[in-house]
Amino acid sequence: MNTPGKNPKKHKVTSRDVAERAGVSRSAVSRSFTPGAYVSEAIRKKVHLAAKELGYLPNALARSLIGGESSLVALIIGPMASPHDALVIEAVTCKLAELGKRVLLVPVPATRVADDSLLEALSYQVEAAVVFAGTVGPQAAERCTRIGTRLILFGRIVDVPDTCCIIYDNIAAAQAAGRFLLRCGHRKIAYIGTRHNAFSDRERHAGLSHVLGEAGLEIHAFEKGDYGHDSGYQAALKMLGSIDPPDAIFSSNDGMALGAIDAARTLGIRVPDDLAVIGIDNNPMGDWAAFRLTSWGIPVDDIANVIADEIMAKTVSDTAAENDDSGDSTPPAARTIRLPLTLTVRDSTRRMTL
Amino acid sequence: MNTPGKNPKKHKVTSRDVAERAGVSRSAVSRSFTPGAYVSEAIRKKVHLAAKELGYLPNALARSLIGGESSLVALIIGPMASPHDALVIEAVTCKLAELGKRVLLVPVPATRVADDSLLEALSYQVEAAVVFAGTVGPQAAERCTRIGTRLILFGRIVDVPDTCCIIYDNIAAAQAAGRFLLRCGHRKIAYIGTRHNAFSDRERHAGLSHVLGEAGLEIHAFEKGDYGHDSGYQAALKMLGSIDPPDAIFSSNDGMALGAIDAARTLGIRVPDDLAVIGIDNNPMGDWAAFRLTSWGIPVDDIANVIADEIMAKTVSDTAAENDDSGDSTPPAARTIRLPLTLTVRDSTRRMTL
DNA sequence: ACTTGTTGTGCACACGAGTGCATATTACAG
DNA sequence: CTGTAATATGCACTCGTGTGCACAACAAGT
Repeated sequence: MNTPGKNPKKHKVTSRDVAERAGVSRSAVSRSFTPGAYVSEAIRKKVHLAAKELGYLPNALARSLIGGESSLVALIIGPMASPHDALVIEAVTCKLAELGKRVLLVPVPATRVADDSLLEALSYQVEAAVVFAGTVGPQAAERCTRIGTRLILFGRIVDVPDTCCIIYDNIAAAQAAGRFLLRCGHRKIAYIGTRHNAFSDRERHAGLSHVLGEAGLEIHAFEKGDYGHDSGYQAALKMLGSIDPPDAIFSSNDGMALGAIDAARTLGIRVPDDLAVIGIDNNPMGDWAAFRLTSWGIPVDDIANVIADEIMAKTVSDTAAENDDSGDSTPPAARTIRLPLTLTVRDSTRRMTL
Repeated sequence: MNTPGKNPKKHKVTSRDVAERAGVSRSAVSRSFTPGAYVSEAIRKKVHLAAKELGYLPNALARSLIGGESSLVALIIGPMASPHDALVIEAVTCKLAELGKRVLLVPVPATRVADDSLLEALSYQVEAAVVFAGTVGPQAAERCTRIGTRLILFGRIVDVPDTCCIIYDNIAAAQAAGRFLLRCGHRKIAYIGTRHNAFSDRERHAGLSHVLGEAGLEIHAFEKGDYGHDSGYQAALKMLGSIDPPDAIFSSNDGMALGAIDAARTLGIRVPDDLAVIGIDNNPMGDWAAFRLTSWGIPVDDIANVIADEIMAKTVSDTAAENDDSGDSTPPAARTIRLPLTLTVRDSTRRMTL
């Protein structure tokens, strides 16, 4: 109707188009879409009508250019994210969506160094970045701090100011798992860790080792996997096929624990009678009839909430810092949040012998 | 060194800062970071040095504002994405990263209507959107077309020009699955579908029904789930507990098929002797020792490649359309790509009786 | 030495939207 | 009817970057 001859094929409709159609200035259009702005109800209605007719959609990129608020949060994920990671990512994404944030998904390449991925995210002006995979160097982390982008590490540690590290309370969980297995009567307790030399993994290993040491024992066998089912399967096959097989396996995550159960199944070893298995994550799969895995974990929604709180806290401290310009009142130090894990006992461990 | 008194705390370093530091104009900086641009090697080096010292990172948002290329691709995902979807999303993300694209992850709310999520993505100037969950209305789809954003639907159909629908070859797979089960000697073949009335599901139901009809049979039992393990478990429990239980179950996806196997396990029903189970997706979990699920599927990398090809094809046709302005030479119609599935026979079905 | 040509650099505008400030418009009181 | 206040609107600048165009600098040719 407006320009009948010229078919508006590829032309993106901008606020200028809406202004023209509504017979007002571009400013009025902008104000009509800004909640607290100064516009008469009449114009606002006219503008909204015109916008609807033209199919106008504000350009979020341009908006964030001026306002400085991109509403973007980067999630740095690994190419081999475990099924549990997928659940956490999903939960975080939904939570952030509720809070009006958008998620930029950035994979870390096979090099397992997240620094480049992080910079890539930074170029998109993300307000925060959550690292689920790969290692991040101090200089890259510090860069985030300087720009004011909140950096959150999940399951790994970097000691840089204004960085938040969220990890499971690995030591406590590993110790408790060890004591639990000891109370069940096990003495030959094996551990399946990861070959990526991850921080969490070292803590879990140390925790288990410590508790066994108190009982005059040590870790009976030690294999490394890659968090996947198959690697747990292979590790357990190797252990169980040895001359002196373990009678309990503590696995660094559920995926490998399920693999261990499957390995026992393949070898005809009964779980939990001949072999106990404990995992970490409390993945839904552990509840399946085929496994009934005893596991330490925390609901993914709780994890998502903690992460989301940390992201939003950043925004708050940002505005707070704008309000009081009293220098560096509280230099936000590196903070470590340890998530407490609870034990869900199922059928992959036998009842405690009192 | 430049402004010693003023600590550059929150100040984001822009191309202007780099220009000042290197003693050149801002244009020179921009050109130094543009591959084909017209700069002397001397200046380029000076600029890159200054940029490195200052930690300059080009603002991708501002860049896409002028260039029109945001390099963003939206993935619209459901809150209850199946583990298989997670694998596909991961594969697509990695593939797109290789191709220089960034992924915006947008969840569809519980309403299961993806239109709003789609618009949200559109406001971020995404070059393409891939819908994995929820329904998308024709008007929202057409809107994508008008802006020039490629819309790709996975596992669902919308008949709008310039839209690409990628679906499994459900009918062929369901028919082949039916014939396979018949040849194995089964006559009481049940189907577990989904209660979301999904397009794929209807095709699978129809395909199975057709083949059984040819043999003078019909679907022995029909239950609906939500793609999750537990819903398959419940559905199978109900079927297997009935007066006339099925001797084979064809499930609309692997997750529910695994649930069915677990249900049989709980009831003490032997698989495959007393019950055959076939799934769709050929999820890695199906290969685990606990299940050994026979399943129809296609490698996730193949899926990712098809999706990525479709996205990149859009970019090509875009530039092509710029080259020849000969009107609407080839109006890109709605296209449907049917991915062929292949059967992986494992131990959840018995050997064919010749 | 003057012209012609080549190469590199900077000015100024563009993208799309938000917002301070000045002004046009209206309402109201005196 | 006039002066003042209050309210609504538009102009013009801003964000950070890419790029066409004009021009400067310099090399080479006659």
